Amino acid sequence: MHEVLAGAGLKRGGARERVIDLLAAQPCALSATEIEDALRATGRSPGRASIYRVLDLLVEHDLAERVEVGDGQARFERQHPSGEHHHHLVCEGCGRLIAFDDPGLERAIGKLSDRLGMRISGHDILLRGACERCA
Amino acid sequence: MHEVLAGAGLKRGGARERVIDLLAAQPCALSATEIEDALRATGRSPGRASIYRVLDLLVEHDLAERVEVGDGQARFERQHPSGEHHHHLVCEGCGRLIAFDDPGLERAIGKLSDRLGMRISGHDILLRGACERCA
DNA sequence: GATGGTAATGAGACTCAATCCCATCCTTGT
DNA sequence: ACAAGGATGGGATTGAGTCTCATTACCATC
Repeated sequence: MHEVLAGAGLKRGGARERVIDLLAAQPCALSATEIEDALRATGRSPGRASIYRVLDLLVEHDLAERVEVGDGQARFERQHPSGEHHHHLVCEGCGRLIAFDDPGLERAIGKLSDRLGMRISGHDILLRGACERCA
Repeated sequence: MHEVLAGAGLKRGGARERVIDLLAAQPCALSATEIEDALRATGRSPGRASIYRVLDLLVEHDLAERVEVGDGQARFERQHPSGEHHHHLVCEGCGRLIAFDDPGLERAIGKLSDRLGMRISGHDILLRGACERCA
């Protein structure tokens, strides 16, 4: 990830480094606050402003994806370079986020895009339900 | 809409009356703040707390739908009694919300629900793109 | 039409994620 | 090593949404 940013003419910096490394090691999306807490626990949390700056930067360069669950705070997740993306299911019982992908859904959106005759540049899909633990 | 709430054993009240009437007259989703401003312009805005209470109540009774566009504020839209629901496309140019529905998409989600083997109780879909004006 | 139990309302304090500002520090090309 | 400009951090600020609680309005009942 660092290389992509360097290629865009950006300088390195400790805050960016730490946020990126943390995000790269996560199995699932983290909120800015969770990132701040996790980094504070290591002893060196960047300023809040830097965290948000880094996250915006990553989203801009398609290195991370913003996931909004409707609880009033944005979560961020590493975006895999392969380009394939996935969506999330929020468990209404425990709040857990579960990732999934579905070609059928993507196909349906492709067709829909044609039908509407509008250029669609992206889509967010969020399912609500019960995870196996809570069902 | 009033009848449904009355049937649920709720009493009437001026605040509810005004929020419901405003929402029923809207072509598109409004945020709580927009509702407050619009009502204040008429000279009698309910308290903020009442507005949020009424909106929650409407959503609970399926009389309104919460739409989140990712700008950090929820919007609310009258839900038609027929039960059919629609989704939204946000224009990245002007921010306009455009409603659409698509059976293919609903079908894809139904199949997906089967494949995942989880009970899915709802879904939010948001497309991003350019509206005809902005394209 | 008066009464009382209960829901509805409103004002404002409060929470908390996110943004803004700006002085200072650090990276990088030369 | 140096300077220019991007990166950083702390702290103040914003703004949507929540909470509390005293007061008011609704309505079934008498």
